Amino acid sequence: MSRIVRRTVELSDRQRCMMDYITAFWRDCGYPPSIRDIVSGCSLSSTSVADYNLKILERKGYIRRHREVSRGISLPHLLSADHPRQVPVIGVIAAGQPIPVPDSDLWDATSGAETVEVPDSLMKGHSDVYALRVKGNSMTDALINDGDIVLMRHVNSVDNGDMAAVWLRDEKEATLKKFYAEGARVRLQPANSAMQPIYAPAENVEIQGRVIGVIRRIG
Amino acid sequence: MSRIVRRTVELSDRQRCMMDYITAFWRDCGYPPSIRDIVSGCSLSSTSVADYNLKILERKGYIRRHREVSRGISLPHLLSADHPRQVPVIGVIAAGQPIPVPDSDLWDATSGAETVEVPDSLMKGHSDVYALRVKGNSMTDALINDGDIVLMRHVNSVDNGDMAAVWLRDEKEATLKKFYAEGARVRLQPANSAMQPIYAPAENVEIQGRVIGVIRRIG
DNA sequence: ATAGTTGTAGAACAGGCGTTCTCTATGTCC
DNA sequence: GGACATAGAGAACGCCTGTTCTACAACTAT
Repeated sequence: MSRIVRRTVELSDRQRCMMDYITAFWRDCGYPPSIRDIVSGCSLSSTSVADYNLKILERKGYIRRHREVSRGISLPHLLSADHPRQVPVIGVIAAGQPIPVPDSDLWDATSGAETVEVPDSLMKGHSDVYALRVKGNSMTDALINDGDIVLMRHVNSVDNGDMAAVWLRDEKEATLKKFYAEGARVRLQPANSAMQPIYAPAENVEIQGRVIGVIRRIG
Repeated sequence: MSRIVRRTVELSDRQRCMMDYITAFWRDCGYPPSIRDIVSGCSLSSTSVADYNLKILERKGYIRRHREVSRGISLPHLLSADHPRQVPVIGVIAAGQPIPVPDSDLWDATSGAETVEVPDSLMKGHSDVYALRVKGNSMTDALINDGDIVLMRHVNSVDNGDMAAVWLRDEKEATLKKFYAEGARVRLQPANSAMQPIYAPAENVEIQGRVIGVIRRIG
């Protein structure tokens, strides 16, 4: 007769407490707890109890342990989801005002510049990403609102159809448009299909960067 | 005579190597490296060299160290930024189609539903947040594009001026508009000021949720 | 009752790991 | 040259920490 195997992923009170403690410790300290940290944090009586239950937590997939390594406890869901990238907001884009070009040495972690937290799904592994805050309503034809954050990649050239931040030399104006090279001239197509495109001579447009995302906070 | 103090935040090659190694180690292993890990990873000759440069890295704000704690190295920018919340994408919003109401028990971490990673700055600590994927171009008057992710809070009532997802009973249509109660009728104002508002009797509109953010991925 | 499983206790071991002390080499400023 | 700050090398100390071994109680199946 076959036996019914309880294949539970439920946790005992003690294991739940340990998971909570590990998560909290990580959040508060920035590094994993040792077994003895867990012992005192969860009022356990012995390191062997902690080890015993940690083995169970690992078997159930709640944690990952690394043998013979002090504090070798990692949380898979923090590991798999890439950490959010802090992206610098290096300036403001608005009609009639220039965009400061990102100085690659200035906007690292230590710089005091404002940053926004960006989901990795928007970054796709690229590191040369910066952000601009949109001022004014001049971008509504690109479905971009006052106060939005636009995510940019610093590129020198773009493909046809890419949304890009372009600087119009003569007009001294920056705008976000879809870019199409058409021989000697450039067609700048608003994202909103109801709007008409702008045409400009190629030497009048300067690519500032390619738009890879928009983040809008409301209320 | 006063001395000119070089207050540099620049790193030597060795320190840059160590930062890169620490970051990579963390990403790969899920826990911090020990000093001796860094020694071998960066081909240093002694633990004292690692310690010496780690002290500098801490003084410059690149890392945080915790005394007498093994692997007590944490990265401030990973610590300060709250971990991104995984928000469930519970459905699609498009003209002429209903929005499924979020079932609070279904969309926790264990549910297999699609989720998006959302910066905490958009959530502001709220937990009753879900997301909808926008299908079609019917929302362009709200500056929302096909494929965008709209972040919603599950509320039963909204204040005047809030952007909300509203369900129009008679028209059997969902749309995103600014909401204004005007006596027995409701004015639904597109976010785009160039567009005209819609008026509807109050009993014909049903609040599905309040929009708190928009995320758009491009290219 | 006996054997097996699960959960808990306590202690000891051995290597991991941060710290620190001494020594050396290289510049810089006067 | 001499004083001083910076940077690195090597080794030793001693606590930290994961692991493991033994023992014990409670429960279950046969």
